[in-house]
Amino acid sequence: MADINFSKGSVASDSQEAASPGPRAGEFRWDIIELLFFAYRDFVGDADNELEAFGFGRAHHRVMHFVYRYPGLKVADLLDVLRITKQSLGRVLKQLLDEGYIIQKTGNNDRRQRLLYATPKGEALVAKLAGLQTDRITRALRDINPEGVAAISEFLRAMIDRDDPDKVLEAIFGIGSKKPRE
Amino acid sequence: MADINFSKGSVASDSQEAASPGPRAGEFRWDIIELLFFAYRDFVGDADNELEAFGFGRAHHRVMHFVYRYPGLKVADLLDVLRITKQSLGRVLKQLLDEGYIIQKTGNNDRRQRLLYATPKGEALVAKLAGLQTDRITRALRDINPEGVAAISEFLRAMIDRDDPDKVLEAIFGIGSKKPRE
DNA sequence: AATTTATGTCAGCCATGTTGACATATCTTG
DNA sequence: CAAGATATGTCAACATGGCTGACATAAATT
Repeated sequence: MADINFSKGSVASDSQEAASPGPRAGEFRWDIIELLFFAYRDFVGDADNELEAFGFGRAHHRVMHFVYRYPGLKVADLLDVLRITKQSLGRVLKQLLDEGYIIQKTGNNDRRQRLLYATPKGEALVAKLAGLQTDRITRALRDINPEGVAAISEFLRAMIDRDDPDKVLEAIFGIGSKKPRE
Repeated sequence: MADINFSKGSVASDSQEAASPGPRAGEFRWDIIELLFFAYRDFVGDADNELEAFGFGRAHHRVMHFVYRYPGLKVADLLDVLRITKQSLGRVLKQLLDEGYIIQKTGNNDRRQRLLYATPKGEALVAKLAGLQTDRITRALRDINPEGVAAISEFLRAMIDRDDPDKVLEAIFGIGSKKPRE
């Protein structure tokens, strides 16, 4: 039979309860925690498979995606969004530039800036990957009514940290505030 | 001003439309795609911060989580769930065993098997991390009604590949089928 | 003119994934 | 029982994509 024991109803995590500042016994959202794990795993898996054919990895996808979606994004913005170091970004960005998926344009106001744009080649890649992911999402939403879809969107938004949002998040959340320095 | 150009309504990805087998112009779920990215980033970020204090990484968390949740999980099951190689698993599993977060018991029926169990120390770690993530989830669900929560759960389930589910997914989806060989 | 900012780059380290080869113990089967 | 299959562990090498630290350049700001 199953050698998995599911009887974890009343969690036995009383052992070191002293160091447990948050939740009381038993009310963990194991369901959502695990669903998020598997859903995200398969969601990004769609793109991962395709990317192999291009010799790219997830890092390239993330860069391409946001450059395509927010044309003219500055390098600094991209660093905020991806939350990686410029050295890490530099590595993949260089490849995408060299291979003609992205082009840089010098900023008009500030000529130190390198504004990033997807080339047609880059757009095609993003569209292909977004197509796969959209297919999965569309399938998953098929039997869910508009109120349900709204709840899903609301939930995902509420899962995101709102303190110190980057430019892309400001766009997504439509934050008009956030001192427009520059 | 904003140097992000949002005018991506009518996507200009017509360039290499020949190689676009999937979706027609314009109907990508950019909203959900990006919300999933940011939501998951911040969701796992909770755990990542805590893990540093233990000298562990995400890989350790994933192993601990599933071992705790499904006591007596076999190594082979874990490999199915995590979809990594046994060498990768071996590295983190060895540390967790050495440091007393997990113990192994020899299988009763099959003495080749190593059944995995979280020790109290391991349970405490999992509980701490799950507490953080549960807090975030609870916050995000706060203003959503039961129908909405059901839709969210349904959506996440539908995002997961159902072909060839591993033991944990069988548990989650309550699949009674799947020939119980062994 | 001096300083700060935006970007790029070199060098090396770490975590975590991969493949391939092989060892051991144990179960299953002819 | 002997042979083969299975479950696990381990060694070695390599790839990806994070990281830190140091430093260079050009352009903006003060």
